[in-house]
Amino acid sequence: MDAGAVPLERSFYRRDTAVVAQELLGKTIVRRQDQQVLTGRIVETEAYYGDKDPASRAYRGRKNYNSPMFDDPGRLFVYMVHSWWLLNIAAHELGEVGAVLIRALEPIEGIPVMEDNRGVTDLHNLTSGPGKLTKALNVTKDLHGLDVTEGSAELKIVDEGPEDFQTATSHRIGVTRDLPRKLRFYVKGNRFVSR
DNA sequence: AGGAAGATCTACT
DNA sequence: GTAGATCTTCCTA
Repeated sequence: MDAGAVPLERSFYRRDTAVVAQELLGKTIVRRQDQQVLTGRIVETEAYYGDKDPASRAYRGRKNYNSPMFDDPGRLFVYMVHSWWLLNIAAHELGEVGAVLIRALEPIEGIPVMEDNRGVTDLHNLTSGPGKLTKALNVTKDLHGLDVTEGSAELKIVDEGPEDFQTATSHRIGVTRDLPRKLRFYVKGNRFVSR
């Protein structure tokens, strides 16, 4: 993977949140950590909306910490649950509110560095969950608000990966008050999906 | 100022 | 299958 690869442009994220969540499957996350390049394929995502979505962090309106969900798409929204950072990308149509949670990756490059970040060596346990992948890629609040459409960004998303794969949907995981719509998307049969 | 909840993970059984 | 760790944000006083 070329570290200078061109990221997806902002117009990609300026669409309905669930559409973006589905189309992010198969794309590649490129993370620069010092001189190393860590890459992984997105194999599982979830869509979260605004004031109509009780499970969303934006449900109770704009706050300081969730402001990227309200602002221009293509920026990172990073927040913590039970001492694990969770990685989201703001994605919504103009005037709407929403973000896509990255739930699982298939590790491609820089696996030894990810193992070091995680403190585990089992490949299938490295990035197969939303809290696991942030630790593997060294994602913390430092990246909150980062514009992933910038070619020079420390973390970006590029349009590289397989074209030919099947996707499936289900209800979101760990959500107590879910919407009737199925808002989780994953690559069918991929071993790195969280469950 | 303090308590409770949560889009999780690991380590048990 | 379930308990416990651990921390940020929110809610109430």
